[in-house]
Amino acid sequence: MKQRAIVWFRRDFRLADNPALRAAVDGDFDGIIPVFIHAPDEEGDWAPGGAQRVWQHESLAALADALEAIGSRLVIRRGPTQSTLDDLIDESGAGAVFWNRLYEPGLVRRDADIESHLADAYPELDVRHFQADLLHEPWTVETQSGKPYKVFTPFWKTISERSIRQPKARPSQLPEVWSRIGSCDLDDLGLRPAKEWTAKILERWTPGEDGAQARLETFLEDTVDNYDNDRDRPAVHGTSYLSPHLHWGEISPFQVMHRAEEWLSEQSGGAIHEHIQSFQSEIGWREFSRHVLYHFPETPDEPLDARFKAFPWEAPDAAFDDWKAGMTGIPMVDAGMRELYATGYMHNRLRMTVASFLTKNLRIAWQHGERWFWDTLFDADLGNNTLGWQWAAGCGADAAPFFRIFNPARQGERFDKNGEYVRRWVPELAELSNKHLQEPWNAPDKALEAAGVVLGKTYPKPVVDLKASRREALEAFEQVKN
DNA sequence: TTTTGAGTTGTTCGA
DNA sequence: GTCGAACAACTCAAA
Repeated sequence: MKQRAIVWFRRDFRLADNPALRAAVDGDFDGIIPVFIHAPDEEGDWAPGGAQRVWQHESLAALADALEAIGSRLVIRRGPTQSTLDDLIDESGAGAVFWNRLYEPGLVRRDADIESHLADAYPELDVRHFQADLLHEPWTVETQSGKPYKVFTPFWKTISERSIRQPKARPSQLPEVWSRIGSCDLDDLGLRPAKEWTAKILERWTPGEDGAQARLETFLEDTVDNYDNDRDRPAVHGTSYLSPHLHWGEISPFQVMHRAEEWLSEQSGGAIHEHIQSFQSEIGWREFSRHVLYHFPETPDEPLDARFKAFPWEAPDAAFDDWKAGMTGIPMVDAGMRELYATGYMHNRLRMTVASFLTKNLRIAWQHGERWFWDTLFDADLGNNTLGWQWAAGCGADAAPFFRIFNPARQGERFDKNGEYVRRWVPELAELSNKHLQEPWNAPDKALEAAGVVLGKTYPKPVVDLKASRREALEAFEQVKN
């Protein structure tokens, strides 16, 4: 007798290149039940933050639409996951449960518990899970001495030499879901707060599988040919903007890598090859972040370099609030922080700049910044966020040497030459000339007056002296060096 | 086991 | 204005 299969969607909100779904389709079941189970508390301290949830809502809605378009239906339930799966199995008489693997420490534990529970409770059940979110799973990559990699370059070199599978076909039709299998309403999950900024945030983005595919095509057609240069310029749309799509699994790294290769093979000319390679290595960083997180599961909370546990951090104070609000009086920092709060996104160049400023100039522990990013970024991702903050603080894998302290004004001069980005997000300085825009505290009174700027009134004075705080950070690092 | 080369993204200073 | 060196050693990964 044919049986039904449950496909448990978790963070793989796509129909194409979805191995769990593909296995159900190929398995000749007479029913396939796609289900999403809402159980954020099972992710512990690192349940999706506010901005992530907005995206999650939209992405689930897109997935539900896509399933309906091919004859199926997304079943939405509330957790706990274990009992919910039990209920679904009992209600449907399912003989199989399939899902795609994830690699965050909390989810690895949770999924292992579920798997062993299902094996105990339903000995006949066909339980399978698949590789879908990573090109190379963390336990398949190790150094010659059998240890996890801590340096990106050799890690990427090793996995780049391996082949990756072809993306799996998108099902063109799915069996109808038995009407007796009930679902709750997506709106009842409370993922999308009824706030004005939700709509504003979503202006620039199209969550969902179709949006992800379109984004990749736009990037390849319009942007990648100057990726190496433009990706560092925050005023320019020089990056792929794929991060939230990848985070929610609306597109897989297999699809991205193959499409990039395919696109490259259609081009002529030499330089484009370099740009594509740079782009692909960013996918490599995504792999690396999960590799490090999997092998060092404490790193969202603890520095990988244990010496930094003794670092003399300052307690988060009023300056921390200024940082969050984009009111530090340092134009580049404020521009980045305001972009983040207004749009749920921040250009990578600014992520580094504001992280360096928080950890080195304000000397506030990276965990505080990490938590703020977690709640405000659309694309907040435990692996990337952890790696990024520890890198900036100098305590993580492949971390910047501690003396590499960004000067936000220099960053502005280098990467926002015309001040376009700063003027966009810090309009109260818009009338200042480029010469003074990045360091208004050094501008002559005359220039400030002409631009209508009154420091301390229309725009804050700097919360910290860049030069002195840089020196103090270097001294503080001396203390933990050995 | 020992050695060797190298390590995402910077800034400042002085010639 | 441009350029190279100094900034500090340490750890990683492979030979």
